[in-house]
Amino acid sequence: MPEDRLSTTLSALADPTRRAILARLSLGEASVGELAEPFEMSLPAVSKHLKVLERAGLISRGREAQWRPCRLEAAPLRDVNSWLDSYRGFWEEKFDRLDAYLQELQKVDPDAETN
Amino acid sequence: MPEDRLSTTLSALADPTRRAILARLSLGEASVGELAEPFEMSLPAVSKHLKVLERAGLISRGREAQWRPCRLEAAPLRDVNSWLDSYRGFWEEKFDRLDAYLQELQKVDPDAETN
DNA sequence: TTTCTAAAAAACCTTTCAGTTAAATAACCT
DNA sequence: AGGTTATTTAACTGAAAGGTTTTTTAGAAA
Repeated sequence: MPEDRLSTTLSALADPTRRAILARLSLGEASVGELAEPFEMSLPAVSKHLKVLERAGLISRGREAQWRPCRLEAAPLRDVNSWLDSYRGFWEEKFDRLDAYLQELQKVDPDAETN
Repeated sequence: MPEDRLSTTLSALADPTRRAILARLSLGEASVGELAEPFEMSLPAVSKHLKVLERAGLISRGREAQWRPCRLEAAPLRDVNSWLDSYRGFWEEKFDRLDAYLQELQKVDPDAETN
């Protein structure tokens, strides 16, 4: 199973704990212990989540004494965005149709739904 | 386990088969059989993938005789985009830094890497 | 050297996931 | 009714995910 990069990235992102970790890292580097602190799970569990994020390239790690500071990496997020971009037209069009529909409703019956 | 919506959406997207199905649907409605055709897996397997996409709200299904046409739904993709948006600044900044660095390299040694 | 702290690895368990084949539904077509 | 077509459901399997506790590793500090 040669799992493709985008799948690896998306499945890494499909976990609230991991997304919370990324959110924390968007504020700056942090050690494993610091990252684990807000969660009720064990430290090894957090360590595993970090490994998943690292395999996906979403974070990288340094070495500083006995700490291994983590930092957010931009590339995979940019890749998700590029993939998503090909659907942007689609959802914008949907939005436009909805908008037009609502405008049409107003024209036909200006007082409807105006509570 | 009250799985949150974004996690459900992302894990639905974290599969190449399911993304291929969405790509096909971005071209227009299709039946289960039509969607299954390009894949080497069994029809029930595709049916399961569709169920995952449906649970995530990424597709919806109609009824037309013995066919159940699927169509792409925009909302969850828009939601992923919104979430991603909060990181956009981050990766753009990274890109800018890289760009600045490359410009700096050129200034210092205009002939370097110009093969 | 011993001891403390930060983190990772190992071993294990339970649940979920992605696929299979075989059987059941449902709607159409004689 | 009986048969064909489209799709879902059921029952099963193997592998991966996400957690646990216990054991190692690695460096700092004594």
